Amino acid sequence: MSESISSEMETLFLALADKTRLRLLNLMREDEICVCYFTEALGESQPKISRHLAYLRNAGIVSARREGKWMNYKIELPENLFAAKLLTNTLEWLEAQDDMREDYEKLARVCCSVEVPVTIIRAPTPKTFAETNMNYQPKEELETYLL
Amino acid sequence: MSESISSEMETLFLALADKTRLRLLNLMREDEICVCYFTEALGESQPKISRHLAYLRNAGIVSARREGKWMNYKIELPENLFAAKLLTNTLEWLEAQDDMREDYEKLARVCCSVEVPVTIIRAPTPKTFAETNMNYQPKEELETYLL
DNA sequence: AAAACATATATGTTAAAGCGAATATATTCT
DNA sequence: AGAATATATTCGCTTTAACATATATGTTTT
Repeated sequence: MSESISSEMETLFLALADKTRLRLLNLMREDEICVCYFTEALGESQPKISRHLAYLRNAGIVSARREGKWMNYKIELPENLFAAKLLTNTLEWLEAQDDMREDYEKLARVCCSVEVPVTIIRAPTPKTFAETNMNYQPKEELETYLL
Repeated sequence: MSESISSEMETLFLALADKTRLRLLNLMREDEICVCYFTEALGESQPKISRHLAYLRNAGIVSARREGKWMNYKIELPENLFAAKLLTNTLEWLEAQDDMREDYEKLARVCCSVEVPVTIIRAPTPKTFAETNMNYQPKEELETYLL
């Protein structure tokens, strides 16, 4: 029993000890997010994103929900109160960081641009951006557009 | 700059993502502790303890102070407030865990036993135990005693 | 100065983690 | 049913981390 408890700590810290996984968590801060947005916003390959999402899921800090062809991931606060608090602190820390802000803004641009990248043409828009309708203009770093 | 910030997060989480290092931090919760107590209380080899202490020191969460032949290690809260909070939460979590409590009690026994293990015969006693003078009887799991 | 002691570091080996490329699975569209 | 799409998983490879053993460093004792 006591053995399994502190391996819970190790599992959590291992999950948080990777830049890509921190970036993913940062993008999920507010909302459930679809895989295609992660790949587009972070500019990383789909298998890489998928693998790290699986890692986070195995660690018990995110859950997945299927919506047709799309998979939406969201943060799940652990039942353990210490773990939950720690994860919350981490998310606050992420929110305060410049490079994480940049990722988040890129996500906003991807979600709200008028000319949508092919890869996300009909993907479910995260609530936050669907509601605010920020209508970012697309930027040159998005490679592939429809028309 | 923003790059270096979030590698600070990664560094912290990597430091915390190892059982041995968590056990070490747990023993330093209250006090500065001498290396010989770590090896005795955790039953791990001296090089292993040293290596993990060096890791923690490189990560900036513990500092070392020489006292004659002995090296005392203590926790240093990072300047970054998010990091400091996170580390504090971690220490509270450690304190609440059964296996970590066991380590801590073992440390108390090692420090306060009447018949002291050879390895720590003249090492500086951690303040906590020097003051409380708990006077634990030695247990059979301590292999080597004087007289 | 040499011996003893406490701790740190180097070395070689083994295990784990991350990655890109290829492939498999699941769902929808036609 | 077959093609297209979105995501997951496997495979081989490279990098990183942990470990035990041996050795080096720094301090005190004699």
